[in-house]
Amino acid sequence: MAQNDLQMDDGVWLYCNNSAVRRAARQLGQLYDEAMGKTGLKGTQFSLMTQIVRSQEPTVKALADAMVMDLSALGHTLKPLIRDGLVELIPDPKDRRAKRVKLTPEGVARQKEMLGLWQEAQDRFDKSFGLERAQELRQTLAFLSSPEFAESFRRAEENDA
Amino acid sequence: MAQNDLQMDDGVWLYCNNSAVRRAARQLGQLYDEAMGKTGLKGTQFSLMTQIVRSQEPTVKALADAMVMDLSALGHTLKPLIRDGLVELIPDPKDRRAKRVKLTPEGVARQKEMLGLWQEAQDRFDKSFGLERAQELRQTLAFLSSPEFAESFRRAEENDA
DNA sequence: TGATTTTAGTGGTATATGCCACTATATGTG
DNA sequence: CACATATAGTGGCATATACCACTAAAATCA
Repeated sequence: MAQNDLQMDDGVWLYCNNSAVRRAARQLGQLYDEAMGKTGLKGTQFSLMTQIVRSQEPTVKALADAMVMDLSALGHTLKPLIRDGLVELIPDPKDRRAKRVKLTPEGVARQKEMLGLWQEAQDRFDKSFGLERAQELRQTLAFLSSPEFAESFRRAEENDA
Repeated sequence: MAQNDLQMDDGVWLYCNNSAVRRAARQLGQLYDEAMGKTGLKGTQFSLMTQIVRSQEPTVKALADAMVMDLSALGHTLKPLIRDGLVELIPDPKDRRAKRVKLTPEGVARQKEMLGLWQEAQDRFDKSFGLERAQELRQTLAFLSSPEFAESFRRAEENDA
């Protein structure tokens, strides 16, 4: 019976993995943005800047791969940050097609400033959700984000019956 | 040591729950959109239309709540579907502020058409990820999407130390 | 080396999504 | 009933994100 109810009691259709992830993403987005609030930057921007810091001056392409994001989507997403002087693109001398993404000093400062706020949000998440469960969840989500999973999904036979 | 590595081996920063969910959402979005491809509609639109079908002519507000989506965001998201004649808004006679969301006959047809494609994607997901794991995951994500979790997150004390 | 193919970015266009300001309508209060 | 407040939607603006077409530059191959 449990597998049959495509409709849940509260009337929300919970059966689609894609939809479920997006709903959760919307909620977390609001929660984390709230936590970042005063800084004028969004949670997504913090994550992006943090990934930039951790990668050693990645190319736009490498950064897009790390973020599991479309190359051109990343380009668009970077624009506001570049406009506001937090990020800069530096042509790679070895490969003149490529550009390296880097935080400006201002960007570094802002990222550090946000780190504390992020940590608070993270702590509240762990407290509400459970630390171990959170670690497990992130691992699961990382798997869903991996090229291996995408590969596996695309290869999967549709031989239902 | 495990708690200390904010940077993973492959250089992707995996510590942020928010970022992890979004990465997964991007990947699943691509996978499900791919599956919907030929229909000209996105996975998000399918999910939205399906939720509309399952709710009994919900108001825009009720639908927004079900989708864990901002009211105005939902309004924007509905526009292309209304423009293309798949969805219509019908003023509620009892409460003249409210509007009821409904699929047009064309919308119903398209939703049914997509249902098969969605099921294939769903099956491939289950096969790649594991059926039980998938059910568990959806439950977890539903919890993260719940007002209870949001409440709990917002209330959580930031007394780290 | 010259032609072909692949890779990196950019710009256009479209959907997804949020916040804020504003309008209309309903609700509650004195 | 008149006024204050709360609720439902809309429209503007901004970011998030994708696909496609196009340019430039590197890599491959004949």
